[in-house]
Amino acid sequence: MSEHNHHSIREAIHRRITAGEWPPGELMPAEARFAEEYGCSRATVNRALQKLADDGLIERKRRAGTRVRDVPEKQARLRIPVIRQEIETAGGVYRSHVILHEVMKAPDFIRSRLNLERDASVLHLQTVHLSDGHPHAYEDRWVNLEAAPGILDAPLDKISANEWLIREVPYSSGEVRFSACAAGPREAEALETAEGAALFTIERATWFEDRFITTMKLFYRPGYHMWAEV
Amino acid sequence: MSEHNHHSIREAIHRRITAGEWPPGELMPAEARFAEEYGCSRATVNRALQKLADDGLIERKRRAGTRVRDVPEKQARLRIPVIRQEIETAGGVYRSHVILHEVMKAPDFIRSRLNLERDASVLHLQTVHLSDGHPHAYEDRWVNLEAAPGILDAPLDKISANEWLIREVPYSSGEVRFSACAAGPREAEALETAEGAALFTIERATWFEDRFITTMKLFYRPGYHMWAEV
DNA sequence: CAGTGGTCTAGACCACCAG
DNA sequence: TGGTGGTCTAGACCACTGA
Repeated sequence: MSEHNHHSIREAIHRRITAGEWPPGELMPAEARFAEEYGCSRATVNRALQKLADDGLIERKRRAGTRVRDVPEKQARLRIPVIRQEIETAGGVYRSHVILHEVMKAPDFIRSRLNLERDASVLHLQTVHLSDGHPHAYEDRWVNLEAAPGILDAPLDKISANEWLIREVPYSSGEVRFSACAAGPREAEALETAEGAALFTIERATWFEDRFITTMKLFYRPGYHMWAEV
Repeated sequence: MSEHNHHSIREAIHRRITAGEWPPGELMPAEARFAEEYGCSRATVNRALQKLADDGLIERKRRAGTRVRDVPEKQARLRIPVIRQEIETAGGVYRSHVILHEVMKAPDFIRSRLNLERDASVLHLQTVHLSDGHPHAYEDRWVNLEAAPGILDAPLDKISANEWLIREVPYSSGEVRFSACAAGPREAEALETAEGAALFTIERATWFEDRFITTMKLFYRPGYHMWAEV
């Protein structure tokens, strides 16, 4: 057995890339070549190179070979928090307060965003998430009642809509948007901050096989930040 | 040959998870069992399950087997943009304007952040990034001159410090922080917006094997957002 | 057309750790 | 201590695509 595993080979090649052995755009050796050089099988080299490609350092194409990217595509893997966990991990006591719970015909802008038919019913929810009694985030959510009718019977005073949906409704994919916005009157009141304060916001939409489930906008208290390693 | 590849097997198992076949925390079948069921080799199943674990849907432990996570760890893979590319991809013409370029002894808060010795020299840079002549983002950057002395000779009017550093200085890791903040006088002037406007900000620090290279804070014009699939 | 990466297989050994 | 996942190997076939 060689002393090289796919980890060490990946690291070795990574070092050679950062050391500039292959300038950006230049062809790198083929997998078989590396396998020979490191005394391992081609599959092991393949695994190492696939990870480097996945991390955005190199580009690989059949027949065309492997090249170092001109500008490495920096990526961060963000863990999107479940608010209750986030608060409890930080040592706080979580509580939430539902300030609006209304079943209604979907307004147009939600109809188009959730791809709903005319006269579709939705649940409109507004919730304040509290840490040790202080506002942590304010959530404005719309739920497609066709996709998740059971939510009307959910004990939303005990479990947040987010957690209930994660548990009860299968989802397949979603999208997320991060931005900053100034607090409007409602956000300011809910978060006990001044109107116009700069709030970090997360918008999310999730669906299951072409059927939209829910869309949500979360306004965090001033000073909040998300962190990730790169 | 079976018609199953690791993609289709991953999707199949993913569907069975979302359908609730194995409640959270419950033991899933072993790799060998899946291999038998899908008529493929264990290695193929392994690859599918590793991806699901990587995506945060399941947890795997030797001997202990594979289990569905209680709350799936939602993750988003964010592509951190190189500003020039971001602007050009959107069809704009990129230009940048260096408004401060100063070599100085590192102030204390930077010394501690970059882990520098006393009397270390740093380069302080402030840059406005323009799209079609309009301010897109404002950057405040500190560079450790021990780690990247060559930057003093770099044509920073032609290539941004970020791109120069990516090209010329090997890095190994970094961290990134997303937040919202209110525009101060400098940010407001640079971005041609009002003081107090809500700005989306990205802070980054990068280093190479325990040696800090640079730290930077980027303030985006109001209305900017980052997007990702989940 | 030929050489690349993408993938699968069957078999093997090992590290880990719950029972 | 036995069963699990983690990993490697040697060989094979295929899809793609540049020359």
